[in-house]
Amino acid sequence: MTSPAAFAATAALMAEPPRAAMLQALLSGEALTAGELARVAGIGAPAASAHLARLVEGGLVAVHPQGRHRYHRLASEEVAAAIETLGGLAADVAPVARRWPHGDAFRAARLCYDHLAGRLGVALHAGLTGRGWIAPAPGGWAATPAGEAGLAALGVDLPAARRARRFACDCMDWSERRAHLAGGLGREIAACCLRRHWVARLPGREEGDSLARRRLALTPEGARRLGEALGVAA
Amino acid sequence: MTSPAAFAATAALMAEPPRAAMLQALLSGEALTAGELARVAGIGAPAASAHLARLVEGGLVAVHPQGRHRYHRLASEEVAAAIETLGGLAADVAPVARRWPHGDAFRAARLCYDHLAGRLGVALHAGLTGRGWIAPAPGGWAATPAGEAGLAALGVDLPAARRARRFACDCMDWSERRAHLAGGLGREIAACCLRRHWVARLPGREEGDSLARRRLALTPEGARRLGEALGVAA
DNA sequence: GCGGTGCTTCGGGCCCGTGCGAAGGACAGG
DNA sequence: CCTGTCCTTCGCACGGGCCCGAAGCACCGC
Repeated sequence: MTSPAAFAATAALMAEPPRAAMLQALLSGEALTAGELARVAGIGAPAASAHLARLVEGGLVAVHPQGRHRYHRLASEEVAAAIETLGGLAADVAPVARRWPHGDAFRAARLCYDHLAGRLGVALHAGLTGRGWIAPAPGGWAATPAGEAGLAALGVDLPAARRARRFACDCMDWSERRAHLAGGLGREIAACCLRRHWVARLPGREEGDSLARRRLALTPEGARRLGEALGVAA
Repeated sequence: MTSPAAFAATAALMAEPPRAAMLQALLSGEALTAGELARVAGIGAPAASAHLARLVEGGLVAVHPQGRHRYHRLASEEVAAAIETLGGLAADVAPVARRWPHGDAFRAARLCYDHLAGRLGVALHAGLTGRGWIAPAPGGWAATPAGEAGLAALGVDLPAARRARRFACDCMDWSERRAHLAGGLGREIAACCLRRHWVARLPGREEGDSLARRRLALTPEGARRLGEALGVAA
């Protein structure tokens, strides 16, 4: 926990509609250019540049210059978790009319930064813990021998997962009020599911819809494989 | 999830140091008067009144007038969870010098609004799920028959837990990066532990220390009982 | 090289929100 | 009642933050 001043400073970074729109767009896990983010936020390039500078300065966003583009991503999964949680709270307290129309499709399966969320993400978490594939460890979770074997058989890149700053930890799922899996393992499981077409990105309603790119759907093949391995129901 | 505008509006409620200090103080679960909160925030009564009005209007704080005092509490456990998560993020990104000096004692056991958090809260969550006392259910967790028996034997008031808006759901523990238990059950377990002196409130370093009242310690008796029943280690 | 594009920095105007002091209700106790 | 306390509303001034237009860099492709 921090001093009220530091807490307020971090909250202030999310407290302006343009910055909020940018952060929500970055929750898709994609790296977006300053120009794209300016368009998402509905402001001019100078204003967007200033906002992004503050987000980077505040440690919420990381920037990767590439030629004449500057790609921006969320700085960490902690940032993504905080945005998700705050978004869920805002959905609770906000008048109904101001809610996003994504509702149910969004609750079923979506990306949360770089890992799976929604009912699918929660079911995966329950399957991994219920079958003893992961076990409590300081600072999060560790893979058990059974888990290493099972995950490798699914095609999950465990060495890559281990290279992450954190192997596996929880992340609050705002729509289910339950934890789903984040960390290196969460990222590699999501990557594996996308690579093997067990989940597919849903085509988003275009333009200004900063959340559309996060929507996912479980494919029949994915339902079969994940159901067999981890008891995940469609 | 919500529109960027609603998201930003909620974040803005936390984005001023006085309001942040008030919210952090309310995270102890206590109901505080407007005057006490003004002192915590270090501002005058008029300013505090205006801030509290906005927090109430925004749905983050609930007010209970009693005589000439007005008692304020956090409006819900979702609010507490969002504050905790954001506080953890701020601790990550803030320069070390600005961190609160609570450190380790705070990580071992503390209150999060009305339920147990820290290593103790996470261990309880692991024990409840690991022994099959709670099982996944839509929107959170439900008690299994074994769990009902075990919890009743410990002295947890299950009927009271059921009367809550949500029986049991996860809440992110920022220090452990794992879920602990919130909802009616989380509240009643904490109440039971305090009532039976299995955990004790630690005397806080006084004054201006809005977090001190949240610190807890597991008593020897508590370590024995919770260890036997749920495998919670001291 | 030279234009075109992407992004940033500078300058200036504007609005919102904050803070205090003073005054005005509401409540408890003598 | 009338006093003291708690809290709120009002009025006003200050300051920080946001936004845009114009200009200045940096980089790619021809």
